[in-house]
Amino acid sequence: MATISDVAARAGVSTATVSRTLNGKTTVDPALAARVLAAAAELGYRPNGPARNLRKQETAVIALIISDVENPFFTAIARGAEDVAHSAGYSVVLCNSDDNPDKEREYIDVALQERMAGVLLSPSGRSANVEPLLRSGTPVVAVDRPLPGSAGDAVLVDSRLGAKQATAHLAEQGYQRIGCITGPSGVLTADERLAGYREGLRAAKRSTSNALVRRSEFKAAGAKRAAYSLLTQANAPDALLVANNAMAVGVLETMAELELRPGRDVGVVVFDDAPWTTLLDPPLTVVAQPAYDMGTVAAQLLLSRISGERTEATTTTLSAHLVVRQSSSRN
Amino acid sequence: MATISDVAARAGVSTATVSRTLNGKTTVDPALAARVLAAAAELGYRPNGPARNLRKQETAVIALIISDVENPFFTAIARGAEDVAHSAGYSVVLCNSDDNPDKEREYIDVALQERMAGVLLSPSGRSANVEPLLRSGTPVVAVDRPLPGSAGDAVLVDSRLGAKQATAHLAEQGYQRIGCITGPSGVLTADERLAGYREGLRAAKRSTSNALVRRSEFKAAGAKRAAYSLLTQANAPDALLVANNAMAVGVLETMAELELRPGRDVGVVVFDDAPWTTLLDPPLTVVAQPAYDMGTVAAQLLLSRISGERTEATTTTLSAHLVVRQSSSRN
DNA sequence: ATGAAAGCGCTAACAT
DNA sequence: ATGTTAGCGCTTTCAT
Repeated sequence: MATISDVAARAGVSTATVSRTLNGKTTVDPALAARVLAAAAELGYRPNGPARNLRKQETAVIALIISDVENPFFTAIARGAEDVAHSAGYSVVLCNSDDNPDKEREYIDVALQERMAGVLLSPSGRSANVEPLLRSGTPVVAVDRPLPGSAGDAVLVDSRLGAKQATAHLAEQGYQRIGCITGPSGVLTADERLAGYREGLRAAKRSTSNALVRRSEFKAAGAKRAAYSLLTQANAPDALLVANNAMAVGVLETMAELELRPGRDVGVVVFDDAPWTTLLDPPLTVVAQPAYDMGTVAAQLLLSRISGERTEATTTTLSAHLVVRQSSSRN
Repeated sequence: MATISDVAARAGVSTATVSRTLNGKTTVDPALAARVLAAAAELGYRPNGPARNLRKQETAVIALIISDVENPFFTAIARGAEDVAHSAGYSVVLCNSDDNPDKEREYIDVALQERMAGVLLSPSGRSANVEPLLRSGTPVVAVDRPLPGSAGDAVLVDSRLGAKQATAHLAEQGYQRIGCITGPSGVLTADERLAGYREGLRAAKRSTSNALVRRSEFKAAGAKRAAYSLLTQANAPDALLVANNAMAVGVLETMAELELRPGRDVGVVVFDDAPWTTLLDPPLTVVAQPAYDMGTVAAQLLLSRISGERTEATTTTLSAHLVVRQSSSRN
């Protein structure tokens, strides 16, 4: 593959001139420039990225470290981030941490080694994995969950408020014993949704018993078991707030097995909208999160940090909104 | 950030010794090695990726160019590819081409510039974008759709057979006028599914009229319109084969609006399984594609090419399988 | 406006 | 077994 020297030789100029014409920093004599362009085209020249990166001490690559792209919520974030990055000339490296601090650390190491320009991170937990990043001065912006130390930029959604509104809505619809299935303790979004649920309960003067709460992984299988345990106990809930979309699948499976109809028998509100939620009978009431926007906003923020913006750390909180459909009403 | 010379100085050895201990190519005196490791740790040394890449003339990065990660089929491919790549020490750069040849070309350019080790590509169309890749000797493996020139490695699924079986199944269930909603002409998977549908029709001696076929983008909106046009015409179909999951959403929306119940009124089989297909009433009969496996197989193949394996081009065809549920039977 | 040359940080001959 | 040294291909002073 042709190098800059090949192009220079062919055009009868120095490598410096080639570099200048191709990068357009300084002005170059039009005649020479034309020769350079022609030579480059003839040779099919493509600048060597690694060489340029080494010389410039910077790369146009960012890492996106999320728990799992197969979760539609993160998929949308990924898409948003990639769109913004791409149009700014950056590439994004996809990293699935599975909420495993060790994997997270591995990916952070890679980002550091490759001198990536920045990282978009949905932190797996309280661990101090991020510290090396910060120490190296690599810009980081947290998505969905804040950085453990809580300093630094973050793009979050107010899921506590979303949960509160959802719970209040359920109460308003006449449900009396509202339960909640949320994620693991320590995962901020899980805890926030639970907190919002409790706030909603208090505001609506409904009973707030731990017997109505279950935790599991943010996955269908765990939620399915949790729903079963909740719905078959004495004094079972007559409504459920479910903390994410994958969990909803499990919960609805259990309900089908128990022949409990959403809405009529057990009111249901779930986090995250999805195309298929309207196809169910009854259609699902959801708390929709602006996932794609989180991706774009986070990427924009990261890019501005990369380009040296030095204002103080910001945390942008987008709002979730309740989309009322029929799974949260009795008829 | 510390360089290899800093480490060498601190350990009182040459940079070559540092490089050797850290990469473990040749054996190094244990005493020296210990000093090197200590020095590296104290300085928080991390090898400079771009420098190493430049020197070695290779990178541990592959590009994954797909039409859209938000499509769950591609999401699963992405996840599979990333898992394999990661455990082999490679990173994957996510590229959404939106089936747009121009974007595809941009991403291929980036891959070339950055001297990525290989590319996993789901080609957007017939265009000759791939040619530069091939010319540069960059390993490429096609996923889901073969490379336009049809040479080269590919990991596909036999969606023609899947479509044929699905159609035959529908016929067996007693449906008479079986229709098909597929993707744009020229997109191989769309054409193959249509071909399989026709084969199935012929095998079952059912009428095979173009009036029962519609094409649209592989998206919900287009499919929704297509379904409407199909189902409201004279001699409307009494069953439908739908070529992907996103389209299924549109089709089912139309059916709901027209108060047509899947199975009883119009038999339905759709491509791609998804967690929610069992939650519908009736549960959807699907042609399940092994998307995650396609990702892993393709990545493995790519990695073997990268490491210099020079056997002839292979095309691996995985099979789709029909999962019969209730949307394809009358009762 | 252009060229010569240094050097980014690393690995791999080559020499010892 | 270890050190010396030459580059990988590029950008960017520094001269001219």
